[in-house]
Amino acid sequence: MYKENNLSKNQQIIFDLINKSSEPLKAYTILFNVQKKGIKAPPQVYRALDKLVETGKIHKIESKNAFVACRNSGCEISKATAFSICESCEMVDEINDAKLTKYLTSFSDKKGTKYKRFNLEFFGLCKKCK
Amino acid sequence: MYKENNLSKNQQIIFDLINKSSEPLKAYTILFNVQKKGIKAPPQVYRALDKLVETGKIHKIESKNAFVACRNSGCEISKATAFSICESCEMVDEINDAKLTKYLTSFSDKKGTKYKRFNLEFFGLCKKCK
DNA sequence: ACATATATGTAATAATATAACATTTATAAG
DNA sequence: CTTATAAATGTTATATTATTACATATATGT
Repeated sequence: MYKENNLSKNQQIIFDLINKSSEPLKAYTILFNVQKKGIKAPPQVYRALDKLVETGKIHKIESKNAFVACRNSGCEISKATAFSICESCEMVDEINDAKLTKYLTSFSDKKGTKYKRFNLEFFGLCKKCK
Repeated sequence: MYKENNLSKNQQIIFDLINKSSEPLKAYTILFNVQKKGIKAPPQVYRALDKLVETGKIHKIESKNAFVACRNSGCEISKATAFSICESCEMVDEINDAKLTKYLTSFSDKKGTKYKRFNLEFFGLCKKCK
């Protein structure tokens, strides 16, 4: 018998919180929100976040030090991520565009090197803020 | 009369250090290295870094919280940045590829939104580490 | 039921970044 | 030149983000 749900207790609690959120959550915001569930210290949060990132359930928005749930069913272990970030309301949307992914994974630099893994962050105004 | 060199004293000291470095420098590494020049406290470093980023003289590598000098003479005020980052030796190279920039600045998401500003970080192995 | 890997709990601390406020220096306009 | 204004600096304190280290517990495979 094998597990259907491969998330541990803390991982599940933290994933649920991020997954319900409409905006990226920061580690200490997460901590404050899960203390009632018994997760009391930063390492517990960071370990769960690390694992969730590693398995592609969530992504880190590097420019904001914040985390969003993966909205792209295709990237179980995600190496190729793209996001649009509103400079006004801070909203973040994951971009799932096969052509873009293909273009970037097949991109080759001046030395002829190709890259399987990338992170792309677009900045602009979302529809609401325009 | 107008200034040839538009950098202030602290900005110049910090830019010179970053510009000479073969690898990305972190804010506190910079701080330790400029203390002998009279820059003693974090805010002095962060303010200079902010200004240098704003004017495109340096870029922040978001995934590393570190800074590199701009190697792209074209981006005085840089909004469209791309880097290759070696996962082994941590080396970072700025990518200056007109076609890539054009592709990304003309990219339009599912809602039809285009983005003038972006930051792209590629991860892989550099030639030395392969 | 044993070995091993994975996850948890906890305290302390390291690393990264900003707030607030006083002062000084540069720049532009009268 | 001198006055107003913006930009930069110096300094102390503190906020925010992240990791180390170590003890314990739970899950997984043989």
